[in-house]
Amino acid sequence: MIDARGLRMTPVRRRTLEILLERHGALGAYEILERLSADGFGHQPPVAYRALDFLVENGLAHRIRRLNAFAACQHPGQEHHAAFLICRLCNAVAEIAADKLRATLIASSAATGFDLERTSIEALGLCPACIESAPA
Amino acid sequence: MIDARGLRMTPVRRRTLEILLERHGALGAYEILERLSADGFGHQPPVAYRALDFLVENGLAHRIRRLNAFAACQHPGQEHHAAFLICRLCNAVAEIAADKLRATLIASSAATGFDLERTSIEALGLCPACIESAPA
DNA sequence: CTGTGCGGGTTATAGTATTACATAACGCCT
DNA sequence: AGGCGTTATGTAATACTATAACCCGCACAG
Ligand SMILES: [Zn+2]
Ligand SMILES: [Zn+2]
Ligand SMILES: [Zn+2]
Ligand SMILES: [Zn+2]
Repeated sequence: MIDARGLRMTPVRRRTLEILLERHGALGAYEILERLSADGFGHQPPVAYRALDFLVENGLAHRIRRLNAFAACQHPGQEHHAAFLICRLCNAVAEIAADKLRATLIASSAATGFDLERTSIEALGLCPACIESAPA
Repeated sequence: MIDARGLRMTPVRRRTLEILLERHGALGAYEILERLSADGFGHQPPVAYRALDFLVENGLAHRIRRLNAFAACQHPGQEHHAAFLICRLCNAVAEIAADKLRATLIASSAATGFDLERTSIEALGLCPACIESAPA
């Protein structure tokens, strides 16, 4: 059960990804754990965290730090660096391309002698739906 | 004890800021709490969190989400939006200007109808000192 | 004075994440 | 097929981070 890139997409990992995909938005590790354990997988936090770490590590999901949560990648398979737009009302998470932002950031940081490896870019605000339904 | 902008810089708050300034880098809320309580302030988490919230709210400190920690602002008093360069070895935190990045991000998000309010831009990597001392 | 608001103290509890260890499954080589 | 090293899964226990709820006292306005 090893794919072309050497990834082991085991049952827990696959199910975890499915759970993320079923939801438009982000889920906390413990919510995921509930669903996993309901499906017959383990009941302890490491079960969820390990699967999530794997997915994040391999570009199939992203960690949303502001929410202490995880979301399925919306452009999996492509090398990309993402930024996230998080709605403060409904918690919806949109993923937008951040390759350009990242390049700028690398340039700025290089000027200070910093060797940049990973970026995490998140923004908080209102999604179109919530702007619509929550006027002045 | 109210400053020009209506800020109440009380003893706990001032001391909290001093504690952050004493350290080059970020401190967790509980580390700060230890020091505060050693100085005769309260011993319970809300003491630290409230002071930190105040400092962050008023632009005197920043929250570093990747570290679950806080750092004194390196350009206080100026309206600014910052990005943070976090060393994964020594946890040093450098603050760089992100106004331009933010503008780009606002433009991208506006294209999707998202109303962006706050940004959090963090990068992980190696600081100059650690590059020096930890070669191949 | 005296009511009101804010800050700060407390207890308790909620929520998030990791360490450590034991067992099972897999990939690979003979 | 059999054996072995590696990776994955499961468990218990614990560490770490953050918030809720309540009370009191002081500063200040009236
Ligand atoms: Zn993605
Ligand atoms: Zn929304
Ligand atoms: Zn700053
Ligand atoms: Zn460093």
